[in-house]
Amino acid sequence: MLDLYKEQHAYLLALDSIIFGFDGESLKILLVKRGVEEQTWSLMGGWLQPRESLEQAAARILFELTSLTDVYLEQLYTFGDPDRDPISRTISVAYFALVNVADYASKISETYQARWFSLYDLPVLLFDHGQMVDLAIKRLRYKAAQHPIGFELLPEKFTIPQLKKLYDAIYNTEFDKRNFSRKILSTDLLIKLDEKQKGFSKKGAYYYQVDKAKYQQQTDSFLNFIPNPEASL
Amino acid sequence: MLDLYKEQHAYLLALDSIIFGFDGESLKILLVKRGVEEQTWSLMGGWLQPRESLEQAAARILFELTSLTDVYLEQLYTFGDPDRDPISRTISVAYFALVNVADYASKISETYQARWFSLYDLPVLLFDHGQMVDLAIKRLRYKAAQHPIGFELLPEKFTIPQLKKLYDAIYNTEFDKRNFSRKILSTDLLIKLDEKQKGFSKKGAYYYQVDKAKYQQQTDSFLNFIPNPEASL
DNA sequence: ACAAAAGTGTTTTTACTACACCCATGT
DNA sequence: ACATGGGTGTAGTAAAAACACTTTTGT
Repeated sequence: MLDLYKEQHAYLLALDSIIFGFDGESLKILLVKRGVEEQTWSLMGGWLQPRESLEQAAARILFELTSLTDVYLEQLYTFGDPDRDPISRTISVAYFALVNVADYASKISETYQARWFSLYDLPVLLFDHGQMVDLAIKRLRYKAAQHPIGFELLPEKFTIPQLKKLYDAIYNTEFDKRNFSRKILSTDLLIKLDEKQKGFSKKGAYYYQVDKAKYQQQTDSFLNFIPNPEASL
Repeated sequence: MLDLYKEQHAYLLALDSIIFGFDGESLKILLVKRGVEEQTWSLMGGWLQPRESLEQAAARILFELTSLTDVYLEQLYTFGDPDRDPISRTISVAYFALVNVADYASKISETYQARWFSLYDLPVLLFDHGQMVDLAIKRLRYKAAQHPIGFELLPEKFTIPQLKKLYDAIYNTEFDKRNFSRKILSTDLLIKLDEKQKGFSKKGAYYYQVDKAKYQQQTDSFLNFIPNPEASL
């Protein structure tokens, strides 16, 4: 190794994930009680292993807790204040994840004490995890506004009223159902099924599912998206 | 230190900055030839020191090259693929910076071989720095679309036509000057000065400056949507 | 028959786009 | 007096917001 590299300090590298879930009524975050401070709630986290990419590590750690794969995961921000972790200097790359609470429920690991918390009733969190959560909420709002990312939080089949409730929860507001459904359907990303939801309302709402191909395409093109500049300057 | 921490691997932590500048005509990126591979152009970068925050480190490294302080700096993304740096595994936190080329010119460090490159004529870059640049351009476009961030790239006093040229350069397009100035002025962030620019055009364009107080306020509220937590910490 | 939620259409308001002429000044 | 870039206004169009009634079905 070159000298240039040899003299440098090395740092512990952690990954912490803000795991969002939606239970049909409100937005939740999954927190755990872990090793260091058994008293304090914290984000699910773990250490980077030598041959992993950051994203692989975040996915692995999420899997350890939830046994879920193919979860929506996005890098949020990297936190590195010298004293953020009082035990040892650690750089933490925060990710946020969107999971479907129903999928999760069956698979939760018993190794961890984990619980869903409402966004509006969060406990005090370890280290700077509170900041991470605040930032994740902002990012989720930001992202969901431009992009139909919300599907990630719902089951495969869902109804428009369910989707509206999710968006209501994300933005802590109440959308007009007529405008909402017009807008969502205008993306042309939803496929209407013949089946109706039973049990919840008398009339029953039609189920929809995401057109995966189109959704994938939109996700990709979103990454290249150059906002029509005149429109949003 | 707790055992839990002791067994963990540690990693080298680098910071790399995409430094944008505007010379009145086109958008540029500042690149250097540095240590490891003297042949290859790369982003300006350096190592995290033990008592620095990430942002402090990025600012310090930027200062080493440009002698500029109070530069707009925003964390972009963290790159950590196991083989991104073939010499030794290194995690790199990328920042992007907006500097005013005129300020810079006088202060450039001779320690580095540095040169401004047009966005449309970039050389092959070291490691994954090309990816970092691509992402930075997207972020800049994205951000500038919603937010008058462009001011950061101009001198204190600037004219509307100058600002339009900057936005033309960012989006590689040509805005309609009537719509552009209406939109910019509607933000109510610009203060018109009595002075006119001389020498460039016959009529001369009025100088404007940013209303710092309002700009600060807007920046703060804008950060409710954008990944730049430092401001909200 | 009625309660509860689902579904749909129209009007108003607002924001964006496109476009053309006069102005001030240096040569 | 003319050439160069600076500055402004208006009409047409498209998107967003506001708003209320009818439909379905389980009880």
